[in-house]
Amino acid sequence: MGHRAPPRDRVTEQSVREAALTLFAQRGYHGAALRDIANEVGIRTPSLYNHIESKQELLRGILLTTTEQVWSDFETAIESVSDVTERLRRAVVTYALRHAIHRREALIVNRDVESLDEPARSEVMALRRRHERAVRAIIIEGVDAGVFQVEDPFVASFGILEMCVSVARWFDPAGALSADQVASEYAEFALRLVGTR
Amino acid sequence: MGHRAPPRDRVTEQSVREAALTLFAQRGYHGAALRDIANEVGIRTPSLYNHIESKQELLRGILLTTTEQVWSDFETAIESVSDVTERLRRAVVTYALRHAIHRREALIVNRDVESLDEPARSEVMALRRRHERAVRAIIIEGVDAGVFQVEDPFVASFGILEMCVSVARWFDPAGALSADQVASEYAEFALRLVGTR
DNA sequence: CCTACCGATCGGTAGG
DNA sequence: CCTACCGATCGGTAGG
Repeated sequence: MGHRAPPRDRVTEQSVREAALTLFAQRGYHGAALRDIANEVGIRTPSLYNHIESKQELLRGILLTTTEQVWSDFETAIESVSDVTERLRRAVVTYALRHAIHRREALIVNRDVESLDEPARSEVMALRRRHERAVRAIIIEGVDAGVFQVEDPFVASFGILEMCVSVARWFDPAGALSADQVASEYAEFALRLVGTR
Repeated sequence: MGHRAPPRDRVTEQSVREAALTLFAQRGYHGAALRDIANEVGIRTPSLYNHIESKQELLRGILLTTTEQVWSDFETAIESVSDVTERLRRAVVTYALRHAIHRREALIVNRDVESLDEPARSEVMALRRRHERAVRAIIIEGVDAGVFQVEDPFVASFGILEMCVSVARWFDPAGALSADQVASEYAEFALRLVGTR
């Protein structure tokens, strides 16, 4: 505890970012010290600066990369799919799957976005809002087509999206269910939630 | 910014805890300094100790009180209700309503429980698990009775509960929807999710 | 990659 | 309720 790890593997930018990911997810940005990250990879704090710019830049890298991938995954998942139910199903499978597979990134995005300095914070929040609106647009499309029945697409979209987000909080990759199984169950939940089936 | 507030009202234990609630929710336990809390109520840091024991005790008070109330609210909500669908409906209304009304407390519970020292952390987590299991038991009861259709009660219980938790992240008390409206919409979502309706 | 060290800030205490 | 101050720790730099 608190001690330096043996210099197991070669220290690289990648291994530093990996350690930061784990520690930020575990203790939060403010709760994880650079010293802890250095210990984790087996070097002293100042040596981290051979691999990274600053603690803030570590956070920025994680949050920007993650939210950009959420958006591009979404676009890929629904492109050239016209059926609105299938669009929603794919959007939910993709989003839930991401939160099962990239649990640490998801936890950090949802916990530490307020620790991110401007202008990156606004970029991250704009990307998230774009995704939210796009999912909401699918729900509205389904309601207009008479396929979905929801009282308020705003509430329904948050219900569905935040349900997916929280997969990161309970999913256990060593557990009985695979990420794919959980994602498809969540898609089923979402379709029931909007009144299909 | 960062300056001391004018000594508006009398400083009391209650006003200190109120300021801590707001700041912990905004910035997280590690991100909020006692100095910020002192500034918020218009005194110097050492004077806080006339009202509280320590920063850690502030966190403990928030988390223990909140999780105890979650459990007692749940018990009150479902006692003497025999119909399983109605039991689930009440459990969800109660839990969602709490997360709309006590948003700050909910955010802190879900973000900073790992910053809580033992033995309080284990107490909080035990109380949460008890609530989770009780809600899961309702779902299993409904499945056994043939009223609910869910593939996996474990996944369904997390889907429902975490959906409610996240109300704290988006609900706006000044928005178009009241806490009661959101809570009853969420109850409808939950009942659809388990395959009724 | 290291040691040595920086100013700033942290939670908290002494003493009134 | 305050000022004065504590040791510890923070992110980060200098210089090799």
